[in-house]
This record gives sequence, structure tokens and C-alpha cells, in this order.
Amino acid sequence: MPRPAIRPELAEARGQGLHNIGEAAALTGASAKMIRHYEAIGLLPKASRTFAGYRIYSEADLHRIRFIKRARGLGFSMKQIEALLGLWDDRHRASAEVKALAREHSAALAARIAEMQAMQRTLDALAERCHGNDRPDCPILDDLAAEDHAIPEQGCH
Amino acid sequence: MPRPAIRPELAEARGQGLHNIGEAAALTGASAKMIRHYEAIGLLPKASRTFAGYRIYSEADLHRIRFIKRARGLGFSMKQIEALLGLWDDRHRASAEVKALAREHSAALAARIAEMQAMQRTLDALAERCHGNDRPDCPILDDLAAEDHAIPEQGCH
DNA sequence: ATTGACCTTGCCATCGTGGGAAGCTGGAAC
DNA sequence: GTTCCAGCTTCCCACGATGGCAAGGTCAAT
Repeated sequence: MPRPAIRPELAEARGQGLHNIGEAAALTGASAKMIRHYEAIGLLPKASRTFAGYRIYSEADLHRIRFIKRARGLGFSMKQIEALLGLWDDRHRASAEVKALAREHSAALAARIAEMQAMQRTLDALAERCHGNDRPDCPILDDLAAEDHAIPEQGCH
Repeated sequence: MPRPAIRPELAEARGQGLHNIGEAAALTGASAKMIRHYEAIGLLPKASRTFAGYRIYSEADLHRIRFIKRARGLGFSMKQIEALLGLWDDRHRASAEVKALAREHSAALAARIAEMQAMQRTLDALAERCHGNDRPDCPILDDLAAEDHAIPEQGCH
């Protein structure tokens, strides 16, 4: 009695151009751990399994994983990627929705960048004023410890 | 027989210019939760307690909390702040050590900023090319889904 | 048959912060 | 005095994205 074809052996699957999770990881650049995680949180559909329980991935699955990986590379959060994938899956999407997501994320990046630049400026201004020798006097610590905290003059020429 | 002065009542402590955790939070801008956390991980010494177990803070304690808060504001990690506090406490520190910490952190900020700027540039370049209308065609999704992933031309005139 | 590489699930850790529960204390109003 | 609420205590859980480890099953090559 032939085994139902729904859960093939691994070798069989491989012969059909399908991949186990290790191959999928190697082919997409995502870790196996992350691929399982994406499935767990619903970014990927539940993977098919071999008879023995190994996950098997089609080219379409790899495609989706790469999509996620690239979106992560652009700094999108999982939640945002979920939305992007939803739009990707939706043939009738309006590109305006995608663009709005992208703009929103870009603005968030800009805000965070500005914060970090402000930190860096302050830090560099303080470091500039610190002798950096073996004596204990240090404007950096002085500033962190200042009672009246006015942000230090940055020589605003 | 007078109660040992080590664990006074709250009212008594307040009369001496000491503060309970709520006041300390209000006076430093840190949350009560965080103040307890800083103590738990050793950035703050174990706070004195009233007879009933309430934490009480001196001006020196508030000073230390503000130091931590400002260092956080500059993006230092807890570990780095631990080091900064160690140097602050050390009368014989060399300012070079502080400066090195600051420079190191500044460099880390710069690296992260550069990453995020690259993301933002890519994102903006893609958004630029997206019509953002109610039609489904969208260069942003096309890029995320591209099989051959060359980063899109950014009109490098 | 054994071995070693790979797969499975599940739990814990990161880092800094917030939320909440359950129980006690302080001070003010009645 | 009693009651009430705000504030304090401790302890546990959550976030987001990722890694690590452990115990056990599977595959393929020797």
C-alpha cells in the first residue's frame, strides 16, 4: 500500500527541487532558526513536512523568505513586514499603501538618526574638551555629573 | 528605648531632606521602576530603608541617578555606564579612560547611523519611483521580491 | 551497525523598559 | 478609631529579533 504522497521522503522531495531548512537557510541567507521563527509568527505559511517531520521548502517559499530578509535589511519591523507581505499577496493592492509604509518607516529612521546624531555631537564635543591624559579632571564626567544641566556649549561659532 | 537611627520612619527621613522613591523619580526624571532596576544591577548602591522597608535617597543618590539618566540620554549602555560610574567614583582615574569610552561609543553611534542612513536612502529611492496611487504596480514590492538582488540604481548622476 | 551531520521541539538569554498582581504602609478624612 | 486611597514592596511577564543549548529523532556515508 503506497504511502500518501502528501508527506514524501526527504530524498524524494529533494529530487523535485525542494529544500530542507538548512538548504533554505543557505540559499536565502536567513538562519534556520529565523525561518522557523517566521513561520511561528505567521510571516511564512506552515511549511510542508516530509514523512519524518522535516520542513520542506519550494522556490516560492524561498522567494518569500528572501522578501522578508530584504525587508529586515531595510529596517522594517516584523509587524511592518507582515503588512508588506499582505500587500504583496494582494493582487489588488494600491501602491499608495506600500508607499505610505515606506515613507512612514523612512520618517522613523530619520527621527532616530537625528537623535543619534545629537548624541554623537554632544559626545564628540565633550570628548574634544577632554585632555585624555592620566590626570583625573574630565569634562565628560563633569558634564554627566553637573547639577544644573545645561547642555554644554558646543562652540556655536 | 529609642529605635536605632539606622532605619528611621519615613516622616523623619523626609524631615532630613531625604526622599522616598517616588520623589526621587520626580526629582531625577527616572521612573521608580528604573531606579529599582539600577539598584538591582549594581549601578546604585543598595538604598537605605525606613523602618518599614521604604527606600530613602539622599542628594548624593539623586546625583548618581541623574548621572545614569544623562549617560542613557547619550546612548551609553548599562555596561558602559557601569564603567563610567566606576571612573567617576575613582578619584585617581585617568581622563584618557573616560575619553576612550566616549570615543568608542561615538564610533558605534556613527556606524549605526551610517547603516540607518543607507537604509533610508534605499527606501527613499524606492518610494521615489513608486507612483503611490490605487494601482497595484509598485517598485518597492518589486524590489523586495526581486530574484536577482542588485540594489536598485539610485540615479547616481 | 556505527558515526556524524542535520533536523525536531522547547526553554533561556539578551537589553532596557513597562505593566500588573498581591500585599503592606502612610497620611488624611470621617 | 476606622476607613480609604495613594504609594511603597516584591515578583513575574512582556516586548523584538536573534542566538544558544539540550534532548531526541533522521539521514547518509562508511
